[in-house]
Amino acid sequence: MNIGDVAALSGLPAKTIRYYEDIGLVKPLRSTNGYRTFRESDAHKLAFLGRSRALGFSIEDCRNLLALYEDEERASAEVKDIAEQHLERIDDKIAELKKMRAALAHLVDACAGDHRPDCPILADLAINTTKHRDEEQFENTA
Amino acid sequence: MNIGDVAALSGLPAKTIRYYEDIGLVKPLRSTNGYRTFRESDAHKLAFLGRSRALGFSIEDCRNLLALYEDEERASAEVKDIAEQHLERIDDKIAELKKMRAALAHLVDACAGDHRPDCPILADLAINTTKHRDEEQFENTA
DNA sequence: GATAAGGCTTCCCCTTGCTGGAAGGTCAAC
DNA sequence: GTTGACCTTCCAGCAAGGGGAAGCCTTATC
Repeated sequence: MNIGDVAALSGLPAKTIRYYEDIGLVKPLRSTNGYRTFRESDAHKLAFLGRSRALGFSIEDCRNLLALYEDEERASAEVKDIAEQHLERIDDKIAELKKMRAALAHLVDACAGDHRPDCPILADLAINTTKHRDEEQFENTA
Repeated sequence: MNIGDVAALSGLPAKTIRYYEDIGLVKPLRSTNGYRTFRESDAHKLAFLGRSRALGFSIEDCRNLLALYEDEERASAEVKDIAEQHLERIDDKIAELKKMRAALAHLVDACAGDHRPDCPILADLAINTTKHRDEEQFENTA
């Protein structure tokens, strides 16, 4: 099948599929007119990649997972290891976002959000900065 | 002061500060030897930017926040609006990561992680392809 | 004065994972 | 024979900088 067919099947944009070929994740055949020709196995791989990416795995993780997927002799421990590391990265990211969220939510709550200029959000972002004290300062040339 | 000094003060790498000048966030002077010369106000802006970025605001958000910060006539509502939109994006991201996390944790738990090749993680990643191929299974597993 | 260390400059490429567009070849239909 | 939908390649670019080269500038020490 052509790239449009496999794009529809896998749910991936054609551009993405070409990119995946570029970086060696899939290796479709070529027909005489130069068009890529995808086998069933290619379609499976692409769907596999789509699912892996949807779980947030990096391209390199996907490459490794795909290799394990195709290796009938793999040890499930190898797969689990990749997944656990990814899980950890996700947890780190969630923790970081939650910290941001907490700080930001606090500021948003404190801000009146009206026509007046007083704003605790800006005040917090400006902590340690002496406001506009330097406006009249002469140039400190080196 | 030179870029190294303001880098130490603001906690931002010199590279980042040059980049911020490139995109017009700060406009340091130049001394005769070609070195950038930062005023107090530049240092304040950079610290402001560092804190805004630490809260996850995009560069464009930062640009707008900085403009509001310098505008004595601003309405706090404008600031709050930017912050609230950002809060929403953070929440979306957290929700997405949590969904990933849940799916992944479930798979990791199900995987023995031993020397055997049987792996529920790979099985799941391959599910859409196999489903499409042989089993037209009902995926309505609640 | 010479030299070495460190700071500063610009320049361009690299990253991640694609996405868009231009310029053009191919194919099926009318 | 001419649309129009596909397909091809290559080039550019996004966020938000990071790395490192090649080359000035400054300061300290001998």
